Amino acid sequence: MTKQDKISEAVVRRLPVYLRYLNELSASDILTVSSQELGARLNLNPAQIRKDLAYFGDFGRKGVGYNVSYLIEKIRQILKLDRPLYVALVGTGNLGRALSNYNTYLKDNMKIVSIFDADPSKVGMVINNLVVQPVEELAQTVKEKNIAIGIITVPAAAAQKVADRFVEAGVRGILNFAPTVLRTPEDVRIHQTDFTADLLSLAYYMNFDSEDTTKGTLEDESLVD
Amino acid sequence: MTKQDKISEAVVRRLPVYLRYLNELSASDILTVSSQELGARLNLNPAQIRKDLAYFGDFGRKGVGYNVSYLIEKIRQILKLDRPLYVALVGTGNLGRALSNYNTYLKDNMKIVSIFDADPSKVGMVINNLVVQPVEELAQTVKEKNIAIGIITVPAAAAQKVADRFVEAGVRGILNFAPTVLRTPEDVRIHQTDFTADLLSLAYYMNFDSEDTTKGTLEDESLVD
DNA sequence: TAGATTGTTAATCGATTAACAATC
DNA sequence: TAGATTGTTAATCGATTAACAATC
Repeated sequence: MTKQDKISEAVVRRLPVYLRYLNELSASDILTVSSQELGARLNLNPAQIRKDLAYFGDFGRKGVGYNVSYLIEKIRQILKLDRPLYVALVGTGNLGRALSNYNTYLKDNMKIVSIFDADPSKVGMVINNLVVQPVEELAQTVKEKNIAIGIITVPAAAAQKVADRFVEAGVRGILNFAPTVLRTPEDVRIHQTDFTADLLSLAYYMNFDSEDTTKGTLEDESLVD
Repeated sequence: MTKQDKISEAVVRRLPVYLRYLNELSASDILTVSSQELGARLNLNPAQIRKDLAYFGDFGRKGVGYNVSYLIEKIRQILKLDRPLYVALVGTGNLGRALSNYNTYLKDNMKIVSIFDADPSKVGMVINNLVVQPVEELAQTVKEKNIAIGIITVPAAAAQKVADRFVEAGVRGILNFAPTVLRTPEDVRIHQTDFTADLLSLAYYMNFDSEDTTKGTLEDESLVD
């Protein structure tokens, strides 16, 4: 009973989280899992998990739960990870190198197949078995290698230009790590990994004992279970 | 007219984005900006921006807009970035090193003051003027240096243990880059930077032209038990 | 069977957007 | 003043949660 209405972004964002934990369960030879158990581990409401999955099909068995490996297979199909997906990365700083080595995507058929940098002194370097190419070659390589996704790990000031190159080259999605809001046509999907914002917004929730009430005694009390 | 009700997470998450762009405007000597202009640049609804800001005070002037430097000052106060905030980082892989060098926080009074690693061969290394310490020293250092926030850039398998150490040491917030859902007490705030999920969920939106209509019908049949 | 758990509808909760009086 | 834009209320939209019949 697949209902391909409009699946909300929030739902799609949770699917990889489910997938990741299901893979762990599978590695531990656990065959079946209930929405209750998934929710407990992932801090999610079990009803939400059932509803999320039900958008895509009847994957569970009443009274039993979900078959782990079957659900893995299904989520991989839904996310379109059951077929090769080629990725290009621009920016060979520490972050770019970190991502190049992240092999998580590999087992999901997602593969970084090209790395670029604007800095001539970086071109020719080998990272993760890939020779760094000049960014000028981006468009041609994207087309040749049928690259669908671009990752941007360049400084904020350079990010929009790189995004423009990706769009021009025909990429369908961009994962942007640069701390800036990119402007792109509607049909190119942008996911922003904004850890600067994550970190700064964390500060908001830090209540400093010293200025709130008396002094630091609060903390000692509230810490213990 | 500050109303300190309950500010939603979504609102708090947008404040650093505003701040970032306001800083850019300030650097370009732009003195005033309207919610209209902000929204156009940041892909947000102007009404939303006005509402977000109005939670914290009357920062704008009718008919004029917002004074850029005044708004910067106010947002920094709201986010509690107007005072020093000390951060510790665990994990000296490429990602950890990338973050150590990210100096964005510095100008916001946020400062990484200690770096740890569980691997003895990494201990003693100097990264960004900081000597890498053994993770066993975490609790003591956190207390000594009054560290409020922990950043985790270790492999997923090791992340929970590090989180436990941070919690035990009295940290108030954690930014977790490891692709796993951490379990912590309610009073410790967790922000998850989940770029694996960002990337995998991006795949969902890639519609492959070649299979769009007729070919894909297989999938609908192969569903139930 | 009896107990467990799904899939789904209805109820609730929360966040975004539209609209406009106030006013600079 | 006339035009512009805020702050805020009301309307809309969307997402989460509760509840339960169906059924394994």
